[in-house]
Amino acid sequence: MNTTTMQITLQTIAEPNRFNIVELLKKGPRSVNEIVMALNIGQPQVSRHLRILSETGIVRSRTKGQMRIYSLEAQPFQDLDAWFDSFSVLWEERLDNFEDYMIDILRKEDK
Amino acid sequence: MNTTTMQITLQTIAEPNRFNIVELLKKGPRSVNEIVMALNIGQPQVSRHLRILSETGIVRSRTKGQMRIYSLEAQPFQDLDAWFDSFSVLWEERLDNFEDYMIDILRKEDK
DNA sequence: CCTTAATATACACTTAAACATATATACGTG
DNA sequence: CACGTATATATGTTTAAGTGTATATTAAGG
Repeated sequence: MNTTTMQITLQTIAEPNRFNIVELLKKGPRSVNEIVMALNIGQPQVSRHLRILSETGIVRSRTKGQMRIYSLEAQPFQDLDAWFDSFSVLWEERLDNFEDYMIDILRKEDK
Repeated sequence: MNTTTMQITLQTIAEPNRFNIVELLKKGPRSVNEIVMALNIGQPQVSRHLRILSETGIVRSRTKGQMRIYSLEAQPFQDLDAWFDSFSVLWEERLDNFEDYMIDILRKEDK
């Protein structure tokens, strides 16, 4: 759950096509061909994106005959889920952060 | 909460320096100079990243004299938090997705 | 084995985006 | 209004990453 790993995960799934692959795989495992047909890019591109997703541990693949079935791994999403949870202070806190900041600035100016 | 907007938010905060800015601002509002000193990049770069963060609605700025104080907006993070919550099926579900998929495949082969 | 289907890799090309540097703007203060 | 501080913008350059096309690999079936 270190931030470097999370940052890499973030960068990886931020790419539009990989984002779409992730959204598709959320519904369940899919073969490469199924992914190709769902997206609007070529097969080599899909394979390449799957490799990147695989190398960062976001997906895994299992072999079923001549097909490879890709599915999402839980861990990276669990980490990101936890990270985004930590931002809940933004909408849960009553007091205005900006005011806090101003008070702090003024205090420093005083001395 | 449409996925296109979220995708843009994702892409925006995935960039390493902007990721760092976001992590810093999570602690509270900061002036541009404070951000420059916290990060290891030049002032023009910080201003540029802040502009991008601003244009995508991730931060807002308020003017305090000659300084501009940047702070995080809640909405984009709320959206992403909700999105990542939706992945909890990955670690909450008992049954193995792969097995499901296989059963489905076999069913199709039957007919 | 030979062929086909499914998937992966190699490579040249293009482009988006970050960076460094220089310069502009805006505001406060004497 | 002149000067310093804080921040923003403009521009040329570099580089990372996606794309398209061609080709390689792997497995199944006759």
